[in-house]
Amino acid sequence: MYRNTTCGALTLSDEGKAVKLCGWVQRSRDLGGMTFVDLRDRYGLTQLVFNMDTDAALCQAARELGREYVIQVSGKVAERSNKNPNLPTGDIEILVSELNILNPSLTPPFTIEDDTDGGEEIRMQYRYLDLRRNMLKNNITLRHRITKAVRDYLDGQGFIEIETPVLIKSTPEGARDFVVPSRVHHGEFYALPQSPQTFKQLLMVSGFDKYFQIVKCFRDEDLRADRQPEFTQIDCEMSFVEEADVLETFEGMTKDVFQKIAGVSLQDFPRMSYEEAMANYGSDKPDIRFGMTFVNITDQVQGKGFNVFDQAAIVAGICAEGCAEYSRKQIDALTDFVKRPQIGAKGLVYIKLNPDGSVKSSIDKFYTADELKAIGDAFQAKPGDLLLILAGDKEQTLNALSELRLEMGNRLGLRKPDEFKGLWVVDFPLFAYSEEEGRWHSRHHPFTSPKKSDEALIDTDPGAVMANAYDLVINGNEIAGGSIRIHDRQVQEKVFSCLGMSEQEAEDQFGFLMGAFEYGAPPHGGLAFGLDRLCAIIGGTESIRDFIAFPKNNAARDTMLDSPSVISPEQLKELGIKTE
RNA sequence: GGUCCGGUAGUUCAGUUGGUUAGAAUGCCUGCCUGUCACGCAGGAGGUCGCGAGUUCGAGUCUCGUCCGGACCGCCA
Repeated sequence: MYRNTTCGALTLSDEGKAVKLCGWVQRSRDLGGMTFVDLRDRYGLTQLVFNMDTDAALCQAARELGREYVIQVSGKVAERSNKNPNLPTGDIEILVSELNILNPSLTPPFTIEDDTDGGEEIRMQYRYLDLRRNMLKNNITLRHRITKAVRDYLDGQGFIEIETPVLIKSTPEGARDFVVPSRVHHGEFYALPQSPQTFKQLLMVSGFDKYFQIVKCFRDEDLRADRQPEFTQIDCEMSFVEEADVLETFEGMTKDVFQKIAGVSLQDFPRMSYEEAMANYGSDKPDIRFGMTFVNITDQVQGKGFNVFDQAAIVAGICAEGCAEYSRKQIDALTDFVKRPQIGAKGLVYIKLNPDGSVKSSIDKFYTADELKAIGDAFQAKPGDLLLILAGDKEQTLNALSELRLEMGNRLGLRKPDEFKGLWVVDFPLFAYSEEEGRWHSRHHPFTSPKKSDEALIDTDPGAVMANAYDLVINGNEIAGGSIRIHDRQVQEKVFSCLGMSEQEAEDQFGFLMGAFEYGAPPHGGLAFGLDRLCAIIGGTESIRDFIAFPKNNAARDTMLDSPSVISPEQLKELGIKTE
């Protein structure tokens, strides 16, 4: 037996017990006559004591232990004369009688401490060492608890988890596929699933009316802090449901997980149309922890001789409460912020409503004080408030204003990390037009059903068709998205046709699905959660990499494995990719 | 495909206007130390300044290229 307890378990009530412990040497303190060693495992830290008077040879052996040595000790639990209140096991220590080095360790390239001295790069390269640190250990444990809570909840609701294939077929719609060459069929390729979408719909046709799967998905697109080429979805589908049924089920699941894992009671999630979200927040995933909603003042300000406003498709702004005191420097910083190439606004107009009732703005030349105050009234602003106004092309201006709103939310501390607000964004348009490709795209995916009343518009006015689609947004992050699906062959054909697919292409790509619709497909719908993002939100971090044991870097590389890598000419030949 | 930031000791960083032998902290090694818990004290070792060109009497510092890492835009049905 290697051990009979762990480094997090022992307290004063165990005093006198003979114990065997295993773990890693966190640190040792050699005081000459005696040596202390902090022993670490997954469960905590326990202090070991060695004394020259008791056993000189053993104490000498303890002195020679290096950081991260794996050791086994036998000894007796004793009360400390000097207790450490910062440690759960701080009241006791182990009087060691036997020390066994199970495996020595090289000096690690960075310290295995909460406040490590290692940077991102070196820690990624030695991810197995970084995972020993409390932060990552706790994050990975949190992820386990979240998936456990999800499985328990869905199981309790009658869902069953079903695995679907990983080697599937490439399709032109959507993100780029990762492909896998076939050895048996030279020149042919499998694709890794971007999601199990079509399989879960087929499972509905099969009668598994409540399905879920915690499943890896793959998209060969560029990465971000919140995007990995392989990521995990909580993929869910239900039969005989309408939109409201799906929202209710998964709002329940989300609340349950937050309650169990974080002890947070979420309020009911409001439902906001896509149109409303765009008009008031300039985003389809607004952070509703704070207000500062947009006010459109286009009609009010045009025709007064200010060219920037007169020529703009939209003039809109936000009201930053109590910010009239902002200095020139602070306003300049905000102007620089919106003028960054990624945001691309041409400039920023401000109106200060001073506490004494006077008004100061960057457009004093064009507007009288009364006109400026009237603009303030449109914002329902009070003396002491600051109005920040952008003008220009509609889409870009709303987007820039959205970024500015979030920036002001950050600056004013309105995006509180311990506050969580869920929101359903609903009534998305079914299609979006791509100028670049000159064709319509599915905004969600091509299996999303149109609103019943809009079906006829698919042929005549695709842009006006509304979808039975919905996103779950928490604190400005898209956490889940889904839709009520098409279960009728004719409707599905119309959608494919609108997307520019010929009948033949549609049949080749998705004939299996449309065929299944003809054998009694039930009405169905569902959604998929981004598990990595959900973990990051509950864990209170921006980067999902902190919740993935072995993530890829932002160039899609694994720096520890050094993958992707070249493969041998023999392998290539066998796969029929290179013949010489 | 694009924009921005970074690369100097094992690690995290500093390095002035281009100018003598490139510094600090921490880690590591050695010695001393019997109640430490970021132990303390004394000493020591440790550098291809990412790589390659160029400018210059002289480059860690300036220019160009390149590689690597990070953030973002495009992209992500």
